[in-house]
Amino acid sequence: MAVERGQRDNGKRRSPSMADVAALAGVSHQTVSRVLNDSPLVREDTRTRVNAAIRELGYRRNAAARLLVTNRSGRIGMVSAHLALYGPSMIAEAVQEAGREAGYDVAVVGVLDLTEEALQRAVDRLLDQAVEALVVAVAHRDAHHLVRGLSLPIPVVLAQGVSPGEAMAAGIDQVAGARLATDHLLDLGHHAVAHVSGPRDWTEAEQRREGWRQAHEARGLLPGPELPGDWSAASGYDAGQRLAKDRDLSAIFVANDSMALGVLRALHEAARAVPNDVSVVGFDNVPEGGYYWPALTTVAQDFPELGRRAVELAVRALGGEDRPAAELAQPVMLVRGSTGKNRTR
Amino acid sequence: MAVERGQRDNGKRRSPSMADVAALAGVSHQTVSRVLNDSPLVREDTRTRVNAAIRELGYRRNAAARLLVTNRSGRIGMVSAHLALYGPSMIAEAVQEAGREAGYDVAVVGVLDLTEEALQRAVDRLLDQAVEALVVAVAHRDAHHLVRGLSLPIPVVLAQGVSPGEAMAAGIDQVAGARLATDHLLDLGHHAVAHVSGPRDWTEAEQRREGWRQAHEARGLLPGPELPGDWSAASGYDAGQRLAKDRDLSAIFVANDSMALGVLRALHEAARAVPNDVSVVGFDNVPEGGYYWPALTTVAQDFPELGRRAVELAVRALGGEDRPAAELAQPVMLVRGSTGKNRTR
DNA sequence: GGAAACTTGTTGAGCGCTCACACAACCTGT
DNA sequence: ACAGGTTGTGTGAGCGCTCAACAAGTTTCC
Repeated sequence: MAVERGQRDNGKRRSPSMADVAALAGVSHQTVSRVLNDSPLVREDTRTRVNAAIRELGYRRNAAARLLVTNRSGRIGMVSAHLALYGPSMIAEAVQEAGREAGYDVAVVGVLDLTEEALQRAVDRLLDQAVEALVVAVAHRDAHHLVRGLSLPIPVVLAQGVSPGEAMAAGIDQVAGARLATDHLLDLGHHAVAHVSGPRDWTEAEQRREGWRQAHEARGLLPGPELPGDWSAASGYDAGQRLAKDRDLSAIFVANDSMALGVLRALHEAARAVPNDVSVVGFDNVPEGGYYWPALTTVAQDFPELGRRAVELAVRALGGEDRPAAELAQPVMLVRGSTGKNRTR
Repeated sequence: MAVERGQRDNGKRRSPSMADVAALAGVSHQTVSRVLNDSPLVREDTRTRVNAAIRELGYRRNAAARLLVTNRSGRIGMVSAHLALYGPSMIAEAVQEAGREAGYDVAVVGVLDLTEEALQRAVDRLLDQAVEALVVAVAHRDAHHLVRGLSLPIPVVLAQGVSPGEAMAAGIDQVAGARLATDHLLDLGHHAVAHVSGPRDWTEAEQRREGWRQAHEARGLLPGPELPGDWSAASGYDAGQRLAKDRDLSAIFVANDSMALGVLRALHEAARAVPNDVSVVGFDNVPEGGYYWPALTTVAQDFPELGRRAVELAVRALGGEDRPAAELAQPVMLVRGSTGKNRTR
């Protein structure tokens, strides 16, 4: 009965409107609106009657009409890149969850290549969805300038590859994380740590590299060799094969867990035992890391917290605050089987 | 200049409307609308003038107003569960990409628990976004009935855990994939294959289990032991530890790659060599699988194809076709180092 | 007992767009 | 020369909602 009315009606299968509900409940459309918006200015039995009518008709408020007049969509847009990678996908999910908790819908749009126009297209799609604020989680070096240069009419929060103290930016301290990892290895007596890095044009890769460099510098040590990767296990494997040839090498800090898996594999094939001959540390703490052989020592990031801070910044900016800032979240070390004392001599 | 106008104006910072563009171009709002909708009924120089005005004002069409009258959002909704897992996340991305290619926006909403109300909430959120069709990629056993029982006013396409011949459903033939994997092992001379399965309430887990069973039955063989897992590497590890104790066991089909990693690890710890003592096959073809030790033999699914078929079904239903159907996509075997001939005697 | 409150309701305008239609200008063909 | 296209443009209604303004009905207080 209820459903049928909305669907058939007089052959027009128009879905019921507020007027229909009002008619059925014997009130005006405005009263229905008040019930829907939880206004206190409605008598209890009127409210009950209206709610009954709503249920009977299977009425659902037309969001477009509401948006048209209120101009508030309750939606936050998110631009993301490389959603197939662990970090970015975790961030996307975290922001979505944090948004929901704060009462916002989060619409995610992924960009494939990081040209200015691709970014512009993604932003356009989100603006068409009337998002009230934007969270941009793109760690590419150029993304910062590109985004800041867009001069959008809504608040924009950066959520990846940000620097300490930056306004309208939430992030996890990558430099600190990399120092944690490198210090862990140096503390174990290794004299130099090699580094398998991420792509040079990713801010986060650059920051992890910087942390690795700083850790050596702070102790007056010279960093070990650096090999570039592309986040994939395959690139880690390639790097690992080359590093395996250096018999002096006893410690490697790899910029993410996938590449670390490749390194482990290459070392294994080269009969270099981990951790006895070589210690390896990854970054990310993927769920599988504990079951690599040996279990991977790594750096864990608090993505949910990052999501919450990003959304909080957006909400604060929406509330009129001028360019609010947040502190970077701190990663933590997770020591497992792939690291041990230096035994090279 | 252009941007400033839209932002400041006369203190109201209202964004420019069609009327503003029309006034500036010296035409009626309807002509602007025609230009925007690529109507051929506009003289070339008028069109140019209007476009110039649009650019100058930084005008952007209000999607809500348009939606309000057209009642067509150009948006497809997608309900997804367990987006942290490889398969589901690949499907989500594939549907999104296929949707974009077909000219639709895809809005994804994840559900955490698979209660009827959680599903209802997710669907409600999507309906509020005025989606024209729904793609439901939830492999839970009950999801089918739940979704079919919702009686929604828009087409609903199932995209996971579907059966051959089912209408409004796209999928990858899980039974066939599991038979492929099991047959591969039986062909190598193993007399029985053990199975580490996914959760019993996941349709796909059940289907992979069924394929494994069928492969044995077709040869008149008795299947090996079955141990339940939960898709995680940890559960695979537990199962692997138990399976390692059975010295007669020479082949294991694991329902996904993550669990297979855990199995490999457990076998390794128990000094059971892979593939010499035991062969292992996974399912999914995660990018890291080639770098496990040994490289994991697995079954690969064509997710982009699945996405395309799901969207195609939705579009066909939207075009008036009554409950269109599509064939299941076929997975393919990927033989790597973790499987070899039976050498138990 | 009546003005001043509060409570509950109604009415009407208008958000920015598209659609159906009216109309004007300009071509044909007879 | 005039009916009958074709082409380009304008007019007005209305999608479903919220917001402002206002009209009753009900209570309160001196």
